[in-house]
Amino acid sequence: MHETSLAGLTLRDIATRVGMQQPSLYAHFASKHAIYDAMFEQAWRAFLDYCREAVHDLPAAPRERLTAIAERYFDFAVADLARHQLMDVSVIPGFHPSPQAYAAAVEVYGVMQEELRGVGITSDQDADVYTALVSGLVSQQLANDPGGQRWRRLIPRVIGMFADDLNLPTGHTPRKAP
Amino acid sequence: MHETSLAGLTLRDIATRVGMQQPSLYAHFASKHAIYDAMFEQAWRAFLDYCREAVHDLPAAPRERLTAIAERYFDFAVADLARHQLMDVSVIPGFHPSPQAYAAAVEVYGVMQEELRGVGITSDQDADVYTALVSGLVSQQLANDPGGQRWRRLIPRVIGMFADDLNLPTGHTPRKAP
DNA sequence: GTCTATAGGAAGATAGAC
DNA sequence: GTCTATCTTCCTATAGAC
Repeated sequence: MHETSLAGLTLRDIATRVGMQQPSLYAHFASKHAIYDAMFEQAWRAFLDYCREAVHDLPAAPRERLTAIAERYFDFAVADLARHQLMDVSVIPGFHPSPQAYAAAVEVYGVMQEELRGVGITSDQDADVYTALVSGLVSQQLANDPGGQRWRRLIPRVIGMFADDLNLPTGHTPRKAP
Repeated sequence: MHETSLAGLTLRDIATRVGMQQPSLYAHFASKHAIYDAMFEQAWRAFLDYCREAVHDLPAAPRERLTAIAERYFDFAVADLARHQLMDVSVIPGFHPSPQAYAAAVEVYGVMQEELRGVGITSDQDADVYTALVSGLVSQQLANDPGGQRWRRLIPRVIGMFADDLNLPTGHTPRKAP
């Protein structure tokens, strides 16, 4: 899927990729939407694993920790445009994830909330701001500089702004004195 | 287009909408991609007009001005998911805008830059941050609360963070004292 | 479970009358 | 410029042998 675009994905593409003929897919999935649904859930579970596997190596200082999380989030999203579209943008004409698949996304949200609580961010609003900041950098990166680093480099700066706004403690002096 | 999704749009849909039969479209456009191209350009030109028509009524104070611009930007993007996908997300399998159509998007970028210079923001990096902030709110709004206001309400807060980071002057006292 | 064969439909594009 | 009719291609999905 990674190579063609998400909307242009066909069952023959998938079947070829896994070394099958196209009708054989129906022995495993009831419909094309069911395949999208499985991919949706798999993508979110992969993200969950990706988050969890990093959790031990993250810096302890809140500001640096938030930055590291943002960078991981960013890298995962930017690594695969089609996957990102499947997870976060509704581009498939009639597709809505099943409750089971959606549960994986909700679980990620819970992990993220917990992680944010760990650095002292408890309000939903603050969590919303944090996710919006990172997803903005992601969408600009994908839209305007795919494959580049132009927006990725802004992550420390943007998270720094956010941390300043919340008066989070830091090991460094702030970027700009008041 | 507004009602169906962008990727599911067919020539028959378009023709029906404008009261024609599908083949008649070929008297006006060479291909389906040519129609996408025209829509792409039209959307960006519409945004350009939408920006310019507001420019006289914007607040003069930098912080409030940035917020007002962000809210306009946000409202335009959120008003039509399919249009937003056409303008900012690559969802059409083989579609890349022609240089002529793309010029409209570049023109918008110029207007935006000029407007930012007007409030004292001259570096490309700062402009990148500003657009990332707004586009992040847009994508979260569309993905997680379509039709709602949950992320729109965060605009003053987020722009305030940005303005604080740049030490932009304001009419108000800052949200949080250091 | 996998295959070949094919149904059944919808898409983009073309031909040619008016 | 618009129409009807149709071409060609490609899709999802099903049937049925092995």
